[in-house]
Amino acid sequence: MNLNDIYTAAADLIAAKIDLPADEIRAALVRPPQPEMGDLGFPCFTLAKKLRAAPPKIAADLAAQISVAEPFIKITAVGGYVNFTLSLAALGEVAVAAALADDWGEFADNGKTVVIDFSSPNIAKPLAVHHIRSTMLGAALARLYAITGWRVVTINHLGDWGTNFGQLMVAYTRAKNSGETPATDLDAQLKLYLEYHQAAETNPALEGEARAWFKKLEDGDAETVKMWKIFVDESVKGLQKLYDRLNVKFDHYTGESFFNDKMAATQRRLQDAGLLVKSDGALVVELQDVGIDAPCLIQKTDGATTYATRDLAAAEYRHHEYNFDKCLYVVANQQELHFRQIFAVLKKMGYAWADGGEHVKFGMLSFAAGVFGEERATGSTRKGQIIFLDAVLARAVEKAREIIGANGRGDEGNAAILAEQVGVGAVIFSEFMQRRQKDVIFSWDKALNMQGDSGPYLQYTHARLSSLITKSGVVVGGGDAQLLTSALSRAVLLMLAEFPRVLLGATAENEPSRVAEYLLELCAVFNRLYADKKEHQIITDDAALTASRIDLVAAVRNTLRRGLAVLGIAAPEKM
RNA sequence: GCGCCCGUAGCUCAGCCGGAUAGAGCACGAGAUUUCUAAUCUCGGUGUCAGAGGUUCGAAUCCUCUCGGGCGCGCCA
Repeated sequence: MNLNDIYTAAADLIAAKIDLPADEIRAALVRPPQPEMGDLGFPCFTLAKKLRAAPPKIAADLAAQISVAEPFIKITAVGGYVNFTLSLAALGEVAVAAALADDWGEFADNGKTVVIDFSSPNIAKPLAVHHIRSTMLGAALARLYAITGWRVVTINHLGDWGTNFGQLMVAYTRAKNSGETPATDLDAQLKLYLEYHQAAETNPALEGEARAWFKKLEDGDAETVKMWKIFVDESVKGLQKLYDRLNVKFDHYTGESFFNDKMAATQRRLQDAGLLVKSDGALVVELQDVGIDAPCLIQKTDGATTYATRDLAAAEYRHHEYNFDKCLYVVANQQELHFRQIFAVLKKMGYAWADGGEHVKFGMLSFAAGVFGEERATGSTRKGQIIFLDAVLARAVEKAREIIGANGRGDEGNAAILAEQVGVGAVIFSEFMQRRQKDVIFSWDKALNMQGDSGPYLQYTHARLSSLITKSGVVVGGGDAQLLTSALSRAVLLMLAEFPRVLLGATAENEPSRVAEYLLELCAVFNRLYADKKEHQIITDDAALTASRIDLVAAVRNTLRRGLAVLGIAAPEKM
């Protein structure tokens, strides 16, 4: 039994008494604002006209007619609502038992596949703070879909093709010509990139050189391709180090270059479908008939392909290869038009599966006043307004270490590991502090926050509960939820029962921040209970009571651990 | 000009497929530790829910318009 079954049970009870479909009643059920009112409520207002009676009267009549039985122990009318109160036995089953078993009975394999394209940075530059958005959002979505029964394929669509490689080669050969043997790792690539831009400012001829290098690459010149490959491999190696710290994994690193040999066929199919139209010497697909004014550019006047062509080829490839039901693109708001165009063109090509394409867009990141000068800054790399992600992690880890030192609780051997978990956890959590569509203003205070609503707050609660369980010496699973009679325990039980619904909702909306929000609330409710030592001392002389309370603690702990895992945040046992 | 996103407490944000008195964190002030981790907990809020209309028994939530902010609208990806 889970919470959904309970909703259904309540709806069925009402459906038996009035002429309304049970699923309609079920959808109307709400949570009463006050716990004393009950756990579930059915509003009777819509029935007023039909039954020609006042809602409170309807509610009272209904409540009187329905006989109370498990899973409910009380059904009462409050104003225009019929409210249901759950039995502790039922709550114990849907909340504690499910969490202890780590199985809410709702996440069976659904036989569907979702492809998630996220992070997708350009090579030759380390990840900057703004990359945290797509990266953590995508990684959390991958875990959410996996938990809720999907087969998940994660893809890093690296920006590994373009004139920026030419720029790299210009700087590389210049360094070589002056007698150096330049390194090629990711940090070295950044240095080369910066050197190029510095040199290009006074020497515009370098731009032509860069283009020439890229042309050589496109033409397949063996030496150039070899160098390109080295830069790509080194970039991926460098990126991977950071991904590992963030608990991010990709099934495939099929970047832009991967589709070079696949675009001609795509363009041919567009041609065969009669979709290509000449416009100012370029080839486009007109989309006005489907409500998009801007045409989709397929081929430039110089005959070169565009990123739209590449994304079309990639979509075809992904569908062919993975037969997805959904294909998510975790990419910033700016690309909204682009993806609408891509999906529309795919549709015109006759692909019904194009409906599975979804742009999971998110707001822009800018910098709070004070990060770069007095004004708010957009983060122009050219103006030197860039903060690398590993620099943020480094500061967070350092701050965590200071706090661990000050608390004097960290056990010596693990202090470094703990600082890493907490520091990184704080940074990751800051990404989930708002709905993804909101623009984010980066500030060091927010990114490094370890108090109040924060990753470390959740980790701290988890650690406290873990050591409580250990300290109790009780074997988890031997309690009886019916002994958890206080209002606070009940609030915790209800929160626990919500967990699977939260995961499902977060997945349906592609909104991992829902999980973060839920975990904060779960901890807030539990910590209130925990702090009330007079009434809720966990470890007591009463063995049965202690066992029951430890079960509750373990249920919260397991739920927290699971939720943190979804977000990619470590759950330390001690801190 | 057209399109998308955002506008809720001093700040950062939840609540938005309509429901019972609009909620958190931060900041600020006061308090809690002889007993399970104080990265914690408790108490302290007179908010034009940007504004105006509309739909509804009921609107922060849905519709229309206006204002403000961000982003985008073919040869960069």
